[in-house]
Amino acid sequence: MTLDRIDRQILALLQEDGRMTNVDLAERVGLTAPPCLRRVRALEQAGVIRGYHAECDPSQLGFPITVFAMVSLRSQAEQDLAAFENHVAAIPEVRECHMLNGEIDFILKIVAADLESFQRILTTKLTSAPNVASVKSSLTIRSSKSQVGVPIA
Amino acid sequence: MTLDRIDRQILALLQEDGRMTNVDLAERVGLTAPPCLRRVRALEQAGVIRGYHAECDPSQLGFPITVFAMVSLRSQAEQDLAAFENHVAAIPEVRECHMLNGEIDFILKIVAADLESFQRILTTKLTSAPNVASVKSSLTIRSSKSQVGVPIA
DNA sequence: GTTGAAACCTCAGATCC
DNA sequence: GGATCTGAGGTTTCAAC
Repeated sequence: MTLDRIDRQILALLQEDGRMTNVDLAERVGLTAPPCLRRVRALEQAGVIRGYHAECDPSQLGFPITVFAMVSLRSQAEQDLAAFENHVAAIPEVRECHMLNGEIDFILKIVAADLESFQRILTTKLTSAPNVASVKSSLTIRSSKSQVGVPIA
Repeated sequence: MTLDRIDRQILALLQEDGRMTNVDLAERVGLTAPPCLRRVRALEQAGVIRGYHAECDPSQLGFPITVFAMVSLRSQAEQDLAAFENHVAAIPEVRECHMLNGEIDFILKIVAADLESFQRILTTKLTSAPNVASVKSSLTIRSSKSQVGVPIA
C-alpha cells in the first residue's frame, strides 16, 4: 500500500492519540469525516495500523520492575530457536522477545512485581530452559524514552 | 489508586483494543455504560491509563530494521547520564532508551530504513556522542513477541 | 476514483435516582 | 451502580468533481 502525505499525517496522529475522534482527525488533516474514515479503515485493512492499545502504568498495575535479559542458546538451529520462542511465549511476564544477530541470541523484556519474583522467573523458567547457555540480565533503572511505533515524517 | 477486579478487566480489554466503544466495554465487564465510563475516566485521571496509541507496522512505514544498541559511558555521574538521555531524546529513530544497572549503561531500541542509514545514525550520533565509551549493536532478526504493557490477571 | 454533503443511527456524556 | 435524556460523533448513501 502506498501512503501519501495525508495517510502519514493520520498515522502520526493516531499513533499519538489512538482515541482521537474521526471528526477531530479529519479536521487536523484537512479532510471531512467520511473520506478520513475511509482512509483509516483502509490503513487498518492493509495492516498498516495493526491495532489500538491503551498504555498502562506498569507500576500501578503491580509491575514496577522491568528487566532486560540477554539470552544465548547452545544451538542456533532453527527448530531450537523456535522452541525457545515458544517457551517464552507462555511466560506472561516476558513481554518482548527479539531474536538478534551476534553472540546474544535473544533479548527479552521482562516485567515483575519485585526482585524476588523476577529471580524466580529467571531461575525456574529461563536459565533452566532447554538449550539455554547463558542469561545475562540487567535491571532497568529508569526509562527516559519509550515511544510507541516509528517516526512518521 | 486501588484497582478492583472490574478495573483490571477494563484495563486488560483496553490494552488489547484501545478503540473499543464504551458500550462494548461495559457489556464485557458486566456493567452498564455510565459507571463503566466513570471508571475509565478515573483510570485515565489517576494515570493508570497513560494514553492510547495506534500500533503501526514499521515495515510499511519505511522502517524495516530494528536494532538494539548497548551503550556504555565513560562517566556515570548523574549529570552525564542525563546528558546522554537528552542527547538521544532528540534522535527520532531512537524509540526507547532504558538506563540499566551493570556494565551496560543504556539499552536503546532504534529503527531505521536500511543498514546504511542505521550505520549513519550509529557513527554520527551515537559512537561520536560525548562521554560514550562503547556501543555494541545487534540487528533484530525477528520478534516473536512484542506485547504492549503488562500482564493483567 | 476520491471528495463532500446529507441522513441516519449509535454512542458519549450529563443528570438524577 | 443504574436509568434516562440530549447532543455529538460514527457510518452509510449518494451526488459531484
